[in-house]
Parts: sequence; C-alpha cells; structure tokens
Amino acid sequence: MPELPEVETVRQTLKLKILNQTISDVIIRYPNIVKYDELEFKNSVINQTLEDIKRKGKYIIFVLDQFVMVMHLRMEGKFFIKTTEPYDKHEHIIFKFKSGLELRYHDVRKFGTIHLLPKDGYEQLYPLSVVGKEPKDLDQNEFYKKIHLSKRPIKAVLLDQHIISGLGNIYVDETLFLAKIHPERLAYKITKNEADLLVESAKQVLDKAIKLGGTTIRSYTSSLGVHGRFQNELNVHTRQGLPCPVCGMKIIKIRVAGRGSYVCTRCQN
DNA sequence: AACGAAACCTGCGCGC
DNA sequence: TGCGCGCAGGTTTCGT
Repeated sequence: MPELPEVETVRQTLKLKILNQTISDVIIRYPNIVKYDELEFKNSVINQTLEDIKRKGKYIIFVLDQFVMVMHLRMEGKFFIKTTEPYDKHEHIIFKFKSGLELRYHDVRKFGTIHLLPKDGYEQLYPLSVVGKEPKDLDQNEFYKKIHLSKRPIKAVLLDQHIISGLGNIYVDETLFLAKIHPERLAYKITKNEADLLVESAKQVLDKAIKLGGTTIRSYTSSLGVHGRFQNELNVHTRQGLPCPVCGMKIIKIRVAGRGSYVCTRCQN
C-alpha cells in the first residue's frame, strides 16, 4: 500500500483517532512481524500511552512514554480501528486500548515489520538510522554527489531509501516523467541540472499526493484514512497504452530495477 | 564495493 | 473448472 504520501495520510488519521490512548494488551497472531522478543515486547508496551505519532520516510513512529514502536507497512500493511468485531484472517497484531478501542495491523503478505526502540536517541538506531533524507530536506548538491558515480539506472537510485527516502514505484515513475528522464538512464549520466530537477520534481509529486490523501490503486478495501485521490493525477504510472498527457505518444510499460515501470519514450530520455 | 536476483508471503487475473 | 504463471505501492540478504 504505502509510499510516503500514504504513510503520512495514515499517520495524520491515526493521530486524530488514537492519540493519548493507553495500551492495555497486545495480541500477536503472527510473531514474525515483531522484530523483538515477543514477551518482552508485550511487557514493554502494555500500560504505555501513545504520546505522539511521527514519520520518517515510509516508517511510522509510535511514541510511547518510555519506548517507540517503529512500523513499516511494506507492500500491503494497513491499520484499522475496531472494537469487538471478530478478527479478520489478515489482522496479525492487535493493540487493545483501555478505552475499548483496538488498533489492528492488517497485512495480507506479512511483509510488515515492527521494531521496539528505547525512546532516548531512537533516531540514531536501526532501522531509522539508515533512512536517507526526504526530498523536501535533501540538499541538491548532496544528492548529486551521492549519485554521480553510480552505474545503476536512475530509477534504482531513486528507489534506494538510503539515498533518498519516501519514493516508491508509483512516485518514482511520476517524478521521472516530470523531470523528463528515462528510468533506465544510468545515474552517472544525469547532469547536475537534471539532478536538481529530480529533487524538485520529487518534492512536487509528494506534496501534491499528500494534499490528495495519497494514491489508491489495487487496494479496494479502504485502509484507515486512505481515501486517496492522487490516482486521478497520475501521468504515466498504470497508464500503459494510454496517450502521454504532454505529447500524446503511447505510454509503454517496461521492467527497470525489477519493477514494472511506465514511461513516455518521447518525453523521457 | 556494488550490482542484480532471490527471498520473504498471499491473492488475483490471465491464458490454456 | 482447474492449474500454472506472472504480477503486486518494499526491503534485506545472497551470490557473482
């Protein structure tokens, strides 16, 4: 489900709904998601109160009194807030609150992760320590310096969260379209001006997507808070065979960096 | 050191 | 209808 705009939308919604709730119990139905000893995890978070909900790149950060829970939704992770309904087959972790509300983590493919970190200095600990800057915070010279010797296709570089965080398959395609750069172009062949334009385009794409509540494709069952409308604004992603909105040429789908990639070969070089 | 491929999982749509 | 394949908004680990 999530790239940065979807995670941000989820964060905002969760904050409205469960801030200041106190955890009374945790049900772990599929333990592999929790990257921590199961019993210790439970003992640590029970009786803790949710003080804030933050985000870094695609990670969502639940700040408790003495700990932080760092969650990554990977491909299909979603949250639901329920009360007493029976558990869905794909609800793997249930946080029960003293109020009777329940926060349920739902993940068909079970790729998601939860790390428990001490509150003190958690930003310097794995996994947050290896997350690169988001486009809005990324200095353009710094970005160019990081990519200008790389022999990877530019799309692979933009997907690399250590270098620049928040973009995923949808928003990389859209960013490359705005910057008029072909996803297969090797990073060292990107000029400084183009690199600057890439960072600018990424900011623009993410900002707009956040304003529209993210993108909803393929996930018909709505996740908490994500009623995205950015799918109506996509220029190329998912639009194979349709005309490029700029030049009218047919958009094609190719495979780059192992990912389905949509491109206008007239506009993007 | 750096790159691409495989692995982690499940479900859906397609062609035969 | 059933089966096998390819594909899916991500990241880490493995092998060259």
